[in-house]
Amino acid sequence: MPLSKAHKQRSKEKILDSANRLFADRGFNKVSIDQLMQDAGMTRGAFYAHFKSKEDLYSQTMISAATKSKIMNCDETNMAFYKTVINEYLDMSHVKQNNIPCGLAFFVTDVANEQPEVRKVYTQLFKGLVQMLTDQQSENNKDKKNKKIMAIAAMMIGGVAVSRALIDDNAIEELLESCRSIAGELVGY
Amino acid sequence: MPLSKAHKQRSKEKILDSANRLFADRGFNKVSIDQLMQDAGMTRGAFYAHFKSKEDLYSQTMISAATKSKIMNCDETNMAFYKTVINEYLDMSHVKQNNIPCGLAFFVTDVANEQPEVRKVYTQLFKGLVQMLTDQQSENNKDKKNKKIMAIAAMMIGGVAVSRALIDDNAIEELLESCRSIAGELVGY
DNA sequence: GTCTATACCTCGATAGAC
DNA sequence: GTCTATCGAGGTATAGAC
Repeated sequence: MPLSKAHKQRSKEKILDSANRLFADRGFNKVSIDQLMQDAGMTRGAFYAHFKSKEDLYSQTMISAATKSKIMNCDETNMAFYKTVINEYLDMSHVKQNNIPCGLAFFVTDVANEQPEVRKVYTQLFKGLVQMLTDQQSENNKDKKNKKIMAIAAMMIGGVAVSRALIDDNAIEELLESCRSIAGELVGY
Repeated sequence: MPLSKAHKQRSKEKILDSANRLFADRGFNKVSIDQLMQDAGMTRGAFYAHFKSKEDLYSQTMISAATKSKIMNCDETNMAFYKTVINEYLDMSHVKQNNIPCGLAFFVTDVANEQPEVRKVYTQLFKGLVQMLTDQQSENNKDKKNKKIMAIAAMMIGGVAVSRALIDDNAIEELLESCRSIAGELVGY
């Protein structure tokens, strides 16, 4: 038996991973705590040893996903950075995936209908994405470029979110390709 | 007492209007049929005289909203059309409004988590928006412009959807202004 | 920390009176 | 068409044993 503190942390990670997958697949409101804990290999009562409420879980799940996401850990720079981020984000495999997807796109409406605490977290994560995109830009004409960055962020999130609502795979591919193409053009490659 | 057919139609319209407002405010899953019918001035039992299930209501609500929306009834042409649509859509009053907003933005995640029938309706409405934007473009270089149109649609929907999740009004204004500015640039005014 | 058991509530949907 | 009454299912959260 490991130290109880490490044990607890591992249990919590398992819950968060399950939450990410199930929330991405069904949305916040269609996953019960019972289903979540079964998926994580525990029972319902244990949930409250880690989270004070389901709403608390929403916040922590989004934070956990953001720190693990591929896009937040891209180690390229300049144009290669933009190219990689844009192409991997606006991709069918991201849309269809429910493992650790981008919560900004997958949970956008769910968050809008939640309490301020959850929306604060979303706001922080969105600002983090914008900051990350901003960091790679060159120095000249920053004001104009900041507008482009924000518009690209909206396009990326919107492109993925809409794709997930569409039922026609051809339409999804066309939408994603359009967003990739125009986003690349805006960023200048 | 009016003809029962007209009476029924008026009741249904009231239910659909309430549904639009409440769904926009709270999301599909946080509005019960009981609350909906109370808002519409009827009781729960009457619901099933108009809709075969709650899922059926989702579809009909989105269709009803689309036909009534300002954006779908814009009677301007060419650049004036784009200017009006982009500026009115990507506006704080649209984000904060919950009267008859654009379901493509307000319900995007809710729809993604619903059954195929609802997603089919969403897909049709999205294609309708794209078609409407396409109709106003000039003839030359259509292929490139189609990509722009789809990217703009994603940016508009994403911009509004993300804005609704953010809790910081300054950030929302900055995001909306960025999207308006870049969308206008893409469309060429 | 995790388990079982349970309190208490709200949901979607149906049945039958008017 | 709309009402009231009610069913069965499933929700969050808590209490207490281990």
